[in-house]
Amino acid sequence: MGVARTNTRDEILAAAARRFADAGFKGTSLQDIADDVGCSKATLLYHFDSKDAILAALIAPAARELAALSDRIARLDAATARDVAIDGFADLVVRYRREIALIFDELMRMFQRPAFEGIWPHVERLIAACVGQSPDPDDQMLARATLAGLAAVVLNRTDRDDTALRESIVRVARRALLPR
Amino acid sequence: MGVARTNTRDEILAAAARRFADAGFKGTSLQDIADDVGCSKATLLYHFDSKDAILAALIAPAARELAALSDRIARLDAATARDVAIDGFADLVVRYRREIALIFDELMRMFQRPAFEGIWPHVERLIAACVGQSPDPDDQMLARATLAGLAAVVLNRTDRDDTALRESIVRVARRALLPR
DNA sequence: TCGGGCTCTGACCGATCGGTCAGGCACACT
DNA sequence: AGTGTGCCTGACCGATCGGTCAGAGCCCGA
Repeated sequence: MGVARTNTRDEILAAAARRFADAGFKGTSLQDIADDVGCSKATLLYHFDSKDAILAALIAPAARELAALSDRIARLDAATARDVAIDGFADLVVRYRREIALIFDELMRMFQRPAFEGIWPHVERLIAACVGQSPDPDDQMLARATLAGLAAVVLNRTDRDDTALRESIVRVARRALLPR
Repeated sequence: MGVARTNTRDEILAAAARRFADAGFKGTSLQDIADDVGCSKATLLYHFDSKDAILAALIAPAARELAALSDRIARLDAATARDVAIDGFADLVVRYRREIALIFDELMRMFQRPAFEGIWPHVERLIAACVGQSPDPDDQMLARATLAGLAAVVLNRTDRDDTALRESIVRVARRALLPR
């Protein structure tokens, strides 16, 4: 029928952003998005090559800005580059947290599976202990980020010597967490 | 037929661990595991209530130890608790990194989707800039962990004031990353 | 008025997956 | 020999999903 819909493409992206935020990428079917838009599933695939193409369009602005930041950094000396990297990182992370949430979504959903029931409180206790008794919200954020980051970093390690790896984690964690 | 298989249950868990490590939890079907064991899919569901139950059995030891660490910490004063928390965390993370990888698997797989093609090099450049030119491997680990952790932490924030959030991220990142 | 192209659609396809069920085999006990 | 029980299986089910396709309605330019 081709009803007068001026910018179906943008409506699809808006609906996809909503649905992905609610149920994640894998948890959202093309039919879900189509229902939100008020069109058929086939219409989505007329405007986009695939479900992945919708995702790509959604994160494209964030990816562009990240690339721009990366290029800017490449032309600076080490000291300046570090400052620009930190500022730019903070800026991107805050402005594009919806897009980043898309990436982390499946991770969060994993924790909600029955198999992981009841482990969150223990993790929280671990974090609280690392913060000590500081009321400073920055300390809170630092502790959460450090533990989460270290857990993620270890995955890419293929160290032969577990003891050495363990000790380096302790060193890094203490450096980040202990007051000076 | 019930062939003389003494410990099918353990064989299932071993096969599941292998498959999950290769293809992740979602990426592994019950049939995949059954093929590895050399039995039928129905046999898996005779020994375990569901696919989730297999996952639960796999992470049970890690969950138990985390709970034990959490309980131990709860009975200590703040200063000691922090030390024990860091040591215990490092120990758990190293010994159970396979189980942790299970949780992070879908996250890593997200980055391999075509939609994210080409963004890794930029992320790496960002990390490298944050490390500066230090050859210390601890600094490398710290930078990776800090950026990954901060990106994850921001997701649970619902701050009204984006500018303030941005500034606190910069403060925390600088505190963790800048040499003193 | 005619025709071509843009937009949109319902019907359909092939594949995957977790889970169920009735029944078969072998062994141990009586 | 008969019986029960633990272990295992093939066949099957219902549901989901991404993607394809032929065609229909509509607008616009010639």
